[in-house]
Amino acid sequence: MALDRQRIVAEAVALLDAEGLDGVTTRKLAARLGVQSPTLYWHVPNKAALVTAIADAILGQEFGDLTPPAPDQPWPEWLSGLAGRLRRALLAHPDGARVVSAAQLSVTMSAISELAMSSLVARGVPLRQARVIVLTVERFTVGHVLEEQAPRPDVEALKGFDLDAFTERHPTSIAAITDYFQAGHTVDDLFQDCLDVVIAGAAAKVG
Amino acid sequence: MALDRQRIVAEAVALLDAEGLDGVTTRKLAARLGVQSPTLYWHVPNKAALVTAIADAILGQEFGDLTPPAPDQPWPEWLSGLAGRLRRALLAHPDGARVVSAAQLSVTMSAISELAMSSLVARGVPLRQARVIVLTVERFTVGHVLEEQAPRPDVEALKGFDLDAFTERHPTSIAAITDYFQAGHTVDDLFQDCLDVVIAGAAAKVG
DNA sequence: CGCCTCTCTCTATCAGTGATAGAGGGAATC
DNA sequence: GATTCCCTCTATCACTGATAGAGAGAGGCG
Repeated sequence: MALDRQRIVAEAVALLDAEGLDGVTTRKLAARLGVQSPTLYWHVPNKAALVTAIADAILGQEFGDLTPPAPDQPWPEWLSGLAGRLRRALLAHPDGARVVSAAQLSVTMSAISELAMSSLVARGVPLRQARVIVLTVERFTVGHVLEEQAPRPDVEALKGFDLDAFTERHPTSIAAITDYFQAGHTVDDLFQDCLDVVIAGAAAKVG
Repeated sequence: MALDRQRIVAEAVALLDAEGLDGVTTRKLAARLGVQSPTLYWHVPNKAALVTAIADAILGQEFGDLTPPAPDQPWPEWLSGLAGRLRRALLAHPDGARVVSAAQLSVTMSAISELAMSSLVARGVPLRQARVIVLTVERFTVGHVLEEQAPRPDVEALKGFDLDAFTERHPTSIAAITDYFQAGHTVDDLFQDCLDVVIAGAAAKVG
């Protein structure tokens, strides 16, 4: 099978899935493709470009079809769904949020922003507000998933960790977490609850 | 001068300021401290712990004094100020947002969350909502500054970049950016505008 | 005093990283 | 048949985080 940029990126995503972002090295990637690592540099200028390409591939999987809101759908609802899909895209691969946040000028991300801003403008939202709202939603979503995908602290770091002392110092945080999950809520609910705050703010600012 | 953890971290922050996160290597750091690199490993278990310590130092510089809202200050206003200070802390050093987002369990960040949640609860905000609101504000802020500090795409990546084609494909985005800055607004204004959306949503959800 | 232990720093080294220089094979073109 | 261009190779570079293990020096203690 011929080696080309597309096959490299596809295999890079597979490697990301298998080993996470830190496992995506030029050597491992080359080995999977049955090739020596310098060969990759003929197709891809450097690793940063590879990461950007991976980010685009990840986003492309979820946003292959970019559709504006249906005529009868309110924009806050549509925008909320868009953010949900963005989160799903990021969660679909290990370190997805890190990959996308490390990407330099992802064309797919740009397309998402453009569609979102123009859709809001088409609904009568002033241009400036449309931009502010879309950026807010996007950056919140990436920030949120980044935290969701943060690695559990390793055992070394937990060695000197005193849970009782932490609970004593952070009673409200601990109570809030306990309360939230005891009520049967999931991490998906938490994202949705946070997103609802942002969307409510957007609707309030416009309306 | 004796070498101890505190001095290592202080010098690591100085190195971060000089060369960015990618420039913070154990060898460069050791050289600055007049020591060989393995020596650092007697004081710090590994690099991840070092990064976490740097994050705490960065946050500690801005949040040395953690004060709850004044009795007459509405919580949305106070929370907005807190987010502004968080942003200032992150912007005060190159890659500040990357450092903090890479940190594993920063005690300063935990303290900020605890203070914020408990302050909201003290104002009558239900525990569950207080957590949702604080997490939303924090994650938005980190996500936002992460984007603000993203490196300008290198020349290599811009070689095949066609600005005209981009403008054609993303008319709304380009118009929005042009419009925003032509109106005399700055990146600080943009953050504040976005933050206002989040805070407005928080106030709306509670009120 | 002599010894010993504990703290800290050292040298030497490992496996692995992104990246470049430059040789060369093989197919297409002149 | 010669040449050119595309693509992959070998060899190597400078550098990374990390570990093993030697040893210097200070302090306590018989």
